[in-house]
Amino acid sequence: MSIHKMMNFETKSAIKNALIIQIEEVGFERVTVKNLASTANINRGTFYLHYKDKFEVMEDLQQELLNELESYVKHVQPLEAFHILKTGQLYQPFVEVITCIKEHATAFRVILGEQGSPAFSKRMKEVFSNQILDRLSVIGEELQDSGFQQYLKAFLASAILGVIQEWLDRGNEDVSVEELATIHSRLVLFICNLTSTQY
Amino acid sequence: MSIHKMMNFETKSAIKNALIIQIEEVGFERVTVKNLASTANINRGTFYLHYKDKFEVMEDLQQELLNELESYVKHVQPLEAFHILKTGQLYQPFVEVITCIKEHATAFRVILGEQGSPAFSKRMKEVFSNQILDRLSVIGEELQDSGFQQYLKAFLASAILGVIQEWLDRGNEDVSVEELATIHSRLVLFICNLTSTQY
DNA sequence: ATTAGTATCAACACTGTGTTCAGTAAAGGA
DNA sequence: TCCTTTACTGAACACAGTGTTGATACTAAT
Repeated sequence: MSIHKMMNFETKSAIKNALIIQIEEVGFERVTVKNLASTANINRGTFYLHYKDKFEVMEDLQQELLNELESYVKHVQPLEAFHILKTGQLYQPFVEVITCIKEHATAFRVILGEQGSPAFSKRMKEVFSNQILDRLSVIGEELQDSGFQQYLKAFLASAILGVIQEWLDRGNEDVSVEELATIHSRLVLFICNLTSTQY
Repeated sequence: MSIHKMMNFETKSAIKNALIIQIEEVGFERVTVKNLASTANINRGTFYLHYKDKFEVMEDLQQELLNELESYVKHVQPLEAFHILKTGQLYQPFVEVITCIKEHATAFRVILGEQGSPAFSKRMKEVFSNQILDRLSVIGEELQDSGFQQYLKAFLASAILGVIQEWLDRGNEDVSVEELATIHSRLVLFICNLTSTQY
C-alpha cells in the first residue's frame, strides 16, 4: 500500500515518533511493541530489527533530546549571564536553550509528564547542574559548606526545570520564549544576588 | 506454611508493601501482579479480590502517602513561618513535615525515584503549592502579575521537592531532619525576603 | 450450627513477547 | 543485465502474564 523500503534511520525515527504519540495516548506504561509497530506503520518483526524493547526506544529518544539540550546549555556562561541579567537585558544563550526545548515541545512535555518516564527529569536536572550550576557555585565557594552547596544545586536545578515544566504543561503558547527567559532571569537573579552577597 | 487468614486491611497493606519492594528491585514498569502476589505471600487470585491491577495499588499507596503528608503540611502557616525563620529559629511544623517524610522514606524515595511513578512528584508539588504557596503569595499580590506568580509557585514547589529528593537519594542519613529543615529555611528565606521587598 | 468474610487452588481463554525462517522488493555495483 | 546487499514482510512458534471463574476450606461472630 505505502512506499516501503525506508532507510534504517527513517524507520528508527518513525518508531521514536510512534512512541511519543503512544505515550500521549495511553501512557508509557501501557505502550506495547505491537502498538508501536502499527503506529509506525511497520511490521512487528521489523521493530525487533532496530530495538530490543520499548525501553530501548525510550532510552534512544531521551538521549537524543538530552544531547541536543546539552549542546545549547553548554554555551551558557554563568558569570557572563549574571552580569548581563543585572543590566536587565536578555542573555541570548539562555533564550536559545528555551528555543531548543520549544522545538521539541511535545516530546519534552510528554516524557516529563505524568505518563512519561520518571528518570528523565533527573537527567535534565543533571544537565543543568553539571553545565551551569557547577561553574556558578564558584562564586560563593569560600562562604558556604559543600553540604549546603549540594542542596543549593538540587534546589536550583529543580526550580529551573519546574518552571519549564509549568510552561510546557500550559501549552507553551501563553508565554513566548523571550518572556519565559525573562521570568527565569528574574527568578535566578534573586538567588544569584544572594549567593554572592549573603552568608 | 504461614499463619494465613489475615484481615482485609492486612492483605492490602502486604500488597502495597510488596509493591515498594518490587519497584525497588525491578522498577514499576516491570512489576507484575504475579510478582506482587508472591512477594506479598498471597495467591494471585487473592490479589484480584483487593485490586484491579498494579496501577490501582500504586494509586492507593500514593493517596495514602499524600494524605499523611498533607495533614502535616496543612499546619504550616507561611506568615508565621516567615517571622520565626527570620529570627534564625526552627519552625516546628516544617520539621514535622520532614519527619513525616523520613518515616516513610523508602516509599517516598522509591516512588519519586527513577523507577517510580512520574505522576507522584507532580502531586507532591501540588500539595506544597496549595497548602503553602497559595497562602504565601498574598504578600506580593499587589506587586506582581498573576502570570509571574504562577511561575513563582512552580519554581518554589519544584525547588522544595528537589531538595527533599536530593536528601532521600543520599539516604537521608548524612543530614538530620533538623539540619534539612535548616537548609530549607535558609533557601526559602532567600525568596521570601525578596518577594516581599523587591519588585 | 449457620453464615459471612477471607483466602486457596486449578483451569480457562486471551493478549502481548521475542524469536525464527522463508520470502520480497528496491538500490546499486560489477 | 545479473547479482548481492539492505530493509522489510508475514506467518509461525513457545512462552509470560492477565483477568476471570468455580469449587473448596478455614475462621470468627451471631
